[in-house]
Amino acid sequence: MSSGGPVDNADQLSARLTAIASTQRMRILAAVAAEPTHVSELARRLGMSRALLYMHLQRLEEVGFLAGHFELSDDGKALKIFEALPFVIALDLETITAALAASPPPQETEK
Amino acid sequence: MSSGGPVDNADQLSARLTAIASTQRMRILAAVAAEPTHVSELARRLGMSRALLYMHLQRLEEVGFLAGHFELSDDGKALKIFEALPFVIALDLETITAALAASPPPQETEK
DNA sequence: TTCACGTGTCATATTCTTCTGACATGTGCA
DNA sequence: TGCACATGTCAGAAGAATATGACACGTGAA
Repeated sequence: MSSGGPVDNADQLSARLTAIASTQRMRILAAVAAEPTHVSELARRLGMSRALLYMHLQRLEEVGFLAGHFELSDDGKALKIFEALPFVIALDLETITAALAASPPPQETEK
Repeated sequence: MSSGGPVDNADQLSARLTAIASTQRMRILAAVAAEPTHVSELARRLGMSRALLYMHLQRLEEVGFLAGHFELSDDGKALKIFEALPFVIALDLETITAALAASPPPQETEK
């Protein structure tokens, strides 16, 4: 599960938030959540190049917001279909403090 | 209140998430949450230049994670003190879909 | 064989964020 | 007067994210 639990460290949390903090990627995620879609079709619907879409998809997949798998179309083409994974992230001061506490200290430049 | 309610549009949500998605800014926010601090002192504690810190503080203040005000120190210096504002952001597929729905459509290239 | 459609990747722009090192300004105190 | 410490801002370097267009490859159908 990708729930953003209390064990995330700051870097992980940051990675997930950065991934979701882009309207471009929000749109991708929403589109795929509404209906699992293969890459080329998705690129057409969202009006962006495949190369770019791949970058975004990878970013979203890396942090567990969506997952891709292969499927054969009716006419035998291998399609890479992405689908959204459910998640919940509760974000507040505590979460952030906890995430920092669970992180390798950012080198205390001990003079 | 800066609760990240259901009326946020995608750009606002994105702005808040981007602001909080930086470990650097997380650290600033956590430090200020632990204890309201003036800028120079904060820069010293976090080991970063004031110029840079200002940039981060501004970013955090813009989206309502913290607020600054002036205060006179014992020896009469004007200090700009920042303090953290409480917030809760609940992030899931619904939130994002709603945010996108509440947004000006990203130019539907109507051929 | 050629076309249409799919996958995946690369080198290259372009643009945005982050960061540094100055500078100008003001106040209290020795 | 000069030092220590504060605020605020700017130009420009350095680095990271975003975006494009072209390439290589594979498969089914006309």
